Parts: sequence; C-alpha cells; structure tokens
Amino acid sequence: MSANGAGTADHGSRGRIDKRRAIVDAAFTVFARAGYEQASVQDIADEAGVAKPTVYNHFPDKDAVLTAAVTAAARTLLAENLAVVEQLRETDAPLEPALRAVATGLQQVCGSPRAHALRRITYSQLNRQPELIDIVQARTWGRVAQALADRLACLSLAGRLRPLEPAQAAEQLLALLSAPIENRSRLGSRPVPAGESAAIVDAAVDTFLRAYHHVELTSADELAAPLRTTAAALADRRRPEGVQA
Amino acid sequence: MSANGAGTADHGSRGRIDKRRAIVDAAFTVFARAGYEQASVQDIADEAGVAKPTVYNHFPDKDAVLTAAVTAAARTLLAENLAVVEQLRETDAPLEPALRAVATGLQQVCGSPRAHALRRITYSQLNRQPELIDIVQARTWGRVAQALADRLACLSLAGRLRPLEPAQAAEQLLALLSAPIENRSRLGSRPVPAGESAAIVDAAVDTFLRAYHHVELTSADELAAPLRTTAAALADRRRPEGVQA
DNA sequence: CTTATACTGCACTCACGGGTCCAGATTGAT
DNA sequence: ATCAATCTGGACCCGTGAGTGCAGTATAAG
Repeated sequence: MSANGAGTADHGSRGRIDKRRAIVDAAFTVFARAGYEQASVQDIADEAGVAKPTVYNHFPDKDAVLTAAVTAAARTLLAENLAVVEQLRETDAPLEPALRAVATGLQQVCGSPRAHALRRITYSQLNRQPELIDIVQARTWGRVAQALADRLACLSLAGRLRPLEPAQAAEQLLALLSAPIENRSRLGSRPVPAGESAAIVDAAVDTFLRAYHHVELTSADELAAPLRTTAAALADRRRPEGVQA
Repeated sequence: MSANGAGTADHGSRGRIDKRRAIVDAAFTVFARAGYEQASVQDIADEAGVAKPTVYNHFPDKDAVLTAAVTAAARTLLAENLAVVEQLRETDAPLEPALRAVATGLQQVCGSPRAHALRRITYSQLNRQPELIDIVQARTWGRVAQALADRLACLSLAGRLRPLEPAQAAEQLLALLSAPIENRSRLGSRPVPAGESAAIVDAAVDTFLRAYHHVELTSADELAAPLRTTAAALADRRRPEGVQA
C-alpha cells in the first residue's frame, strides 16, 4: 500500500520514489490549473521536472496519474479536516467559541484552492472515472461528516446540545459552511474577502446553535427515544475512528 | 436577448430557428452525458438530427454552442425555481407547510438531472470559459436566493419570522437543501431515494424554523417527531466499513 | 569499478476531432 | 415556376496530444 494510491499494482514499485511523488504533486497542480483534458502529460512532466517517459514508467496511462493525484490530494485534505474537527474533543471549553473555531477551520480548508480544485476535477471527471467520486467522497465529505457527527453526538450526550441526529446535524453544519462559500467564490474561481468568510462562519454557527442549542423546556421522557438513537449511533461509529494498520 | 443566448451576434439570425433549437437542446444533452471535451460536434449534430456543417452555420465554434446550451438550461432552471419560490407569496397560509412545500420544490429542481448536469458542466469549464460561471450563477443561485430573500423579508416584516438578514437566511436555507442532496447523490451521479430527499427537506425546514421562527415553538412533541422520522429514513445510511489504503 | 536499473531527450506513430469546402437536395417565399 | 437561402452527406486539412522506442547518461548497490 504505502504511497501507492492509484490502482497501479503493476507500476506501484517501479522507479524512484521521489520522482513519483514529484509527478503526483505536479499532476494535481497542472490538472487544477488547466483541467484534465487540457493538461497534457508533457505539461505534467515539465512541472515535475521529469521526462515524459518517466511518467509512463510510473503510471500506465494518464488516467492513473489523475487517480493518484486526486487520491493524494483527498488524503491531505482529509487529514486537515479531521485535525480541525478533533479540536471539538475538549468538551470543557465554552461551546460557542469552540464551535466557531472549528467552523472557521473547516471553512478555511473547504475554501482552500486545493479543495476547490479537487471539487472541480471530481465534477469534470464524473462521466469518465466514476470511481473518483467515491474516493473523494469517502475521504472528504463522508469521513469529515462522520467525525463531526461523533463530536456532536458527544456534545449532545453531555447535555451541551439538544438531542439530535448526529449525522444529520453534522451534514447541516457542513452545508451551512461550505455551500455559501462555494457560491460566493464563484465555484472557487475568485477569492472571498476575509470579512465575508467570517460573516458566513458567524451566521452558520449562529443558525446552528439556534437550532441545536440545548433547550431546558423539554421533559426528560420525551427526549428518551432520540437520546437512545444518538447513543446507538455513537457506539456504532466509535470504532473505525482509529487509523488502520 | 430573445433566443440568442450566446455571444453570437453574427450567427444569431442565421439559419432556421427550429434547427437552432434542436442543436441547443441536443448540445446540452450530449454535453451532460459526455462532458465538453468528450462530446464531439458530430455527436451533437447526430443527436439533433442535423448535419455537422449546419451546426457551424448557426454557431461560430464549439464554445458558442456550449454557451448557448448552458444559457438556455440555466434560463429554464431559473424559471422553475422562481415559480416555486413565488408560492411563498400567499402569506396567509400556515408558515411551516408552505415552507416545506417550497423547500420540496426547490430541492426537486436543484436535484434534477438537468441541474446536476449544469453544475457539472460549469465546474468543468471554469478555466476555459469563466464567463459561463457568471451566466449560471446569475440565473441560478444568485437570482433564486434573491427571490427567496424577498419572500423571507416579507415574512419577517409580517411577524411570522424573527427579524433577520434576508439574503443570509435565504442563502442558508438553500444551503441546507442543496448541499446534502449534492453529497448524497454523489455529485449527481446516482439518484437519491425519495425517502432520503424528504428527510433532508424535513430536516432543513426544521432547522431553519428553529433558527428563524419568531417566538414560541415547541413542545417536546415537536422536537421529537422530526427526529424519529429522519432517524427512520437514515437507518440505512452507509456503514463506516473499514477505510482502504 | 562494475552492473543493473532508472532517467533523459528526441523523434515517431497514430487516432481523434475541430473546422472547412463543395456539389447536390430541400425548402420557403414571391 | 423560380430563386435564394439553407440543409445534407461526405471528403478533406490540420493541429494536438497520448503513448512508444531507442540510444545515451546518471545513479545506487555490491
């Protein structure tokens, strides 16, 4: 496994590892800049400081280069996002500032050029390489939403958020953060002023807390069922959180 | 204006109008199916039941065909969306059902194959034709958000929603509706079960109303009911299933 | 130092598709 | 019926880029 993200069992061990890494990095840069079809393999080779046949010594074809580049980028993005979400582990901190910090971090990652490029590439390759979607989704939205859902479930159990469906709440918070940014930035083609970004974060956190902040009026027995649901879902997902061997 | 959406002042009046319309429709179909680069002009001509030179008699080049196709699709989508939002004009109807109806309609339009195709094409052409983004944004999100903001502002003034920033609230409602659908459908590459769609709508309306309803909700009943329905609908959500390397 | 493996630069083949030209058939208008 | 504009089918030119082959060179291991 190691760094061989693409389905290139044949070419996985071939060649020098530093060249391979250079090619993958360069490929994402070039694909992000020009799109898959407009980016020629020669462009990628130039960007990587490598000869074209070297590219074909590491990958069977252009598609495999794309898969490797996208997979690597998705992995990086996932790590960044998970690191941000983990900040919610400190359940002692005041809720609203903590949530705001996490929201700011998530929004910075989701609004980063790399994330936008990944989205764009994934969209444009929907028809050509449907498997890319699953790679990206699994490592980006799906996984992040899961991690966030876990944190929210804990906060709910701790009585700091009202009883909720963790996955749904996480999905909504992410939606409130990412969709407005996506549209303000013209799908990632122009930067969003820092002030606007902050306003979106504030609005998202505000709306989220209004909808999910713990309410004292509710009687305990009415909350029992959803609480049990929450607990079950939490227990269900607690295990795969760790890194695989 | 009129039917000449593209910047083809020269070719705008050339040729027979029915052929032109057939070409535009076919172009969107083919572009949606195969993507811009993979779709050949011959494919478009075949789909339209027309000879290739006829295409070039109506449009100067392939780019212009794309622009016309995208513009037409965006216009159609805008009309559908606006019609849905206008349902909120009846300020006498009970708020929550009305909002739910509008949300359902918006989500159907935003989740339609045509809308997904439009998003995909726009994303993939970000670098080649940046002007497409503005065309699509102006006729889709921007305009719909504006119309929705108008309605929400009226509802707020009428005391049926709390005081709010209209544009922001509209943006958030759209986010709650569209982002989850986009992700559940794998960016539009697979249909979303009707039950899930309905659950997303319910959750979005619920969250929106919790955040923006002007005063008293909520007996514990109202809190718990939507939770149970969505929990049932989400019961089959994808399992974590170990992450592959 | 030797050797195997990988990288380089270049030239090459080949398929594909954008865009054009032309001769002949069709069509709408007068 | 006649004419002009348009459509049709097919052939055609040409640029581009994926992928390969080869001869020579750098490089890590023994």
